[in-house]
Amino acid sequence: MNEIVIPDSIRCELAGKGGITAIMELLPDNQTIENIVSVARALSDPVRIRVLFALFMQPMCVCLLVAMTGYAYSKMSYHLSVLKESDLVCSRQKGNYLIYYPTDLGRKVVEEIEGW
Amino acid sequence: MNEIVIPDSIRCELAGKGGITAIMELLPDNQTIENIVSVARALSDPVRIRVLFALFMQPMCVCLLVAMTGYAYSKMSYHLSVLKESDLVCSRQKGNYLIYYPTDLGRKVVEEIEGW
DNA sequence: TTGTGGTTTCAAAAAGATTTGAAATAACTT
DNA sequence: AAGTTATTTCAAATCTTTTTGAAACCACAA
Repeated sequence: MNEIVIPDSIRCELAGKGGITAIMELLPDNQTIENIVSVARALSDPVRIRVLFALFMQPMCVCLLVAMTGYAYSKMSYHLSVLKESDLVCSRQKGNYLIYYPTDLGRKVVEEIEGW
Repeated sequence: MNEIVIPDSIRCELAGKGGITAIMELLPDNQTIENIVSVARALSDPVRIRVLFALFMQPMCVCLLVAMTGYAYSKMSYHLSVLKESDLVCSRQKGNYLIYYPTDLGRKVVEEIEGW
């Protein structure tokens, strides 16, 4: 792989870093990449961003989220499941209600993405 | 909106924070949400995560990225355009080559998502 | 100016995500 | 047990993103 033609400046810099092989070895492993992608996917919808920020401020049952946003229950439930599968939120039962709240990761992520 | 039935604990906590209206007013505005979503979408594909991390370690021309990953040029080009549109990478021309490298935002994001 | 190599653009096909409303669950109340 | 309320699940329809290969574009060299 080192015999391809590229600009000298890059060939130099690359050599100083151990070549393309060294770069490839330093890339995150597949499991790490899948985790990042799963969280990023969960964040890539405005509905879910709003829900995540709202839960960050205040744990809520689904009916409150539904009242707040005007979305159908099934829609809200779908988006909550996406957030849950990527470990950004979790839920506890309170009588008849399911109360959703952010995980530690969810809180960390909310604080980070505010600065994007 | 305050006459819906929710668990007492939540009604209390919520009242202490100014009610649902106060929460809604503290949500990020639409522009901020669109920015977050755009960056998150760019991060929500394993190809682009690998490319972003590689460029973080070393600016590269497209041909090097293609050699490194084994993807077709058109595919790489598509993914680079997604990263570029969300302002995570940019490029400069070097003779015949286009050299891609992360923006400030791109570098910041790489450092953050390593911890996800 | 013609050719060559690096890169992007395009359109069609394939794959994946979201929305919808209806039906199913699950926990409580009577 | 039967009814009520909160929530999830399901399947179909719709919408968006990704992949593919071919063609176009652009900078440089002969």
